[in-house]
Amino acid sequence: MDVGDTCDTGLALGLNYNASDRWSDGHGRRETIVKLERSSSNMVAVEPSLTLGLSDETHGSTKAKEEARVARQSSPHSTVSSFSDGHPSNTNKENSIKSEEAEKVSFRVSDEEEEEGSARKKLRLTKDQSALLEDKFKEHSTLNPKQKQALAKQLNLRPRQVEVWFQNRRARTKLKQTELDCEVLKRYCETLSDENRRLQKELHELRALRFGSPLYMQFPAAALTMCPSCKKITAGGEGSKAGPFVTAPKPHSLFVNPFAHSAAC
DNA sequence: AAGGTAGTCAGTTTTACGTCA
DNA sequence: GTTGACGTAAAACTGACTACC
Repeated sequence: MDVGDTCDTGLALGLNYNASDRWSDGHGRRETIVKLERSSSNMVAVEPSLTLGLSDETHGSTKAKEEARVARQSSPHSTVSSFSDGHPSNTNKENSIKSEEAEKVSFRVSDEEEEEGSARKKLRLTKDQSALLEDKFKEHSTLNPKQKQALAKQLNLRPRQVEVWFQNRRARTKLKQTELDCEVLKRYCETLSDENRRLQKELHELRALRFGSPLYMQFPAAALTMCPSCKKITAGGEGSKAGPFVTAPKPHSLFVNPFAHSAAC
């Protein structure tokens, strides 16, 4: 068993998402949605690395650039023309939109109408739009139709755009979590490698120590076995349950599998 | 049971934008 | 200063799947 063996132990990268019933659509339909956050506190821990929108830090955009970008969005096909006056209303955030109003929302164009006869145009969300979407996402990672309508109206977007944004946002969250899990597994694999090297060395030393010792005659090397889980070296074979030649067991707490505990011992 | 509808997801494509030579 | 190639982020699309009626 070498270091390579240690890493090739069938470790599987797994994501444990809990399905939960977040909302009902009012028709009695049970909506099982993927709960992206394993826990609310964990979610918070993940959040800082998730950046959406065009922050100055990540994109180096200046206010002027942002304004220019917003201005470009005010093309006739833009769906955010109301934001192009340089006053993307923060008051929108404070608007409480009643569901009845949301049902009456009429958008300038429908999805079909807009797509008709024109190449698809990609919208760039403004900072305010992104911020509000982020806020809503923190509250709920999915939206019911009324929430979607209301948010779309609040943002002056089409419901479909809000829906797509939430889909993509959930996907990015999941991807980020997968990357984090991958990092944890990498570190765990490195720890296993180190521990394996240390144990190999220790075993080598013990064997060298045994050589010339009366105990060596008592336990031929082939009769010694090492438990893969607790690292105890015992005399193998029948009737060896209380073998006298035992190394100091390694404290398990030093060596915590982040995903599972071995039941070998 | 079969068909329709609506919602989500994974995977992919397309587009906008920043960087750099 | 500008231009074009390139890479990346994210908006949008597609098809599969599932639950419900």
